[in-house]
Amino acid sequence: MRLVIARCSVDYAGRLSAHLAEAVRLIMVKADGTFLIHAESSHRPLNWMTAPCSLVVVSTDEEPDVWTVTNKRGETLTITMLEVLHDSDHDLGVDPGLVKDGVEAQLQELLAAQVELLGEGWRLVRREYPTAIGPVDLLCKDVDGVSVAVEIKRRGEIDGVEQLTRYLELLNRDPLLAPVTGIFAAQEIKPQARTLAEDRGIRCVVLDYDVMRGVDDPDTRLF
Amino acid sequence: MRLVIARCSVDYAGRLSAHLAEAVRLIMVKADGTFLIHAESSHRPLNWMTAPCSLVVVSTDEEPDVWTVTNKRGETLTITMLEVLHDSDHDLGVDPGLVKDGVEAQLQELLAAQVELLGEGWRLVRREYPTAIGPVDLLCKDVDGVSVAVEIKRRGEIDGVEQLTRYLELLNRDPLLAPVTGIFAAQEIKPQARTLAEDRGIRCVVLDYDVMRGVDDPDTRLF
DNA sequence: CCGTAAATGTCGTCG
DNA sequence: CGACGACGTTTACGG
Repeated sequence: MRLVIARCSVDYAGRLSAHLAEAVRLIMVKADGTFLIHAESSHRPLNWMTAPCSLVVVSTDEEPDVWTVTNKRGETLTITMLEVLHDSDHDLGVDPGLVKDGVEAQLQELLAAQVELLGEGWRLVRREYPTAIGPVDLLCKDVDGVSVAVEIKRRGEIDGVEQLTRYLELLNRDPLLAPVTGIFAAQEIKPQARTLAEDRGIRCVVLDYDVMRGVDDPDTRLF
Repeated sequence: MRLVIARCSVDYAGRLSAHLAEAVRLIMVKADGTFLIHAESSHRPLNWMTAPCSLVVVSTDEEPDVWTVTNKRGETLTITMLEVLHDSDHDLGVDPGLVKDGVEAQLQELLAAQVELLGEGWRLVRREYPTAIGPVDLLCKDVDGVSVAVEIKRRGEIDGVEQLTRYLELLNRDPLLAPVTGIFAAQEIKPQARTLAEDRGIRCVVLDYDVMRGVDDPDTRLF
């Protein structure tokens, strides 16, 4: 990874046009070819170019160096290097990568294995039940054999209710399934989302990740 | 901006749990307090903490230094500094900021000036036509005087169809306007969005930015 | 490679 | 502070 601190101006031309006036910034060049330009504030880079892309440096006696980074879509990032204040290179090696815990995929997996949390005698028909506009997280049948579509979110917001509503509309057109009711299940459900869901006859269920994981985890099981 | 290259392990506990095994990484500490941890690939940091947040360093003779970064939501980023390979500080000053020349606003402007692209004899009632839940991009009348609400996007996805649907529902409650039909106009329309729109009786129109600009641009005009 | 949904999304603006 | 929409969203996953 190459780290350059330089007084520079930057232009991006691609999906939009953007210009950065002359100032001191960090230019990060990663081993995979990614370019990032950072200032002293904000989480996000001011400008960037994702790999794969190619760098052309134009260097003359009189003019400042100009770096032109181009990708396959024809987008360009042009960096005019007015003054280089620092330039160092570091070999970081390959990163073992991030291990995540608590994302939606795990919630779905856990709930699929414990649909009885939703109701006594319920059973899972399938995960990722397909519809014309995309898969429903879970399709279940309650104890009376009535179909229930379940949308699972980590954070339950209004978009998720809309998503489930679309699925329900489609599923209810299938005479073999109809009537299909809905459950909106999330670790946290925003009041506005709950209001909308209940207004549409969709039941809201708050999931306790630790409890669900505990039931599935032999180490913490009590019996 | 402080740049540290170090062999480290990292844990994040907050909206989810994430763990990074021991490896060499860049730790960037910005003047505003933002922390970013980068590896040799990917545009995005492996881990981060956005300002405002506070840093506590625990340093002992025997154990490696541990940096604990905490924000107001109680999320924590814990960096165990096993070996520091580089540590430098740079004063970048305040950045003049990014100047963007966007596309979306121009699309609305261009289509407003060329509503006849939507249909022969159509006319514009107004841009940003107000409703209780926000303004509709364009309100037009077709050649028969029937109202049409137009939602414009650069990329037409399902959210945009939902947005237009909500507007249409409200506009159709106004007896002076009803019936109001809808047009979903975008440079690119995703199949799923098109399916949903057409299912709801909303017409989809793909906009050609270059052609629309050409008509308006005296330099490229043919007559 | 395209399409779809998730994200510690982030970042504005507006109540 | 929360809701909502835009973003050069980026990223992961499946067909």
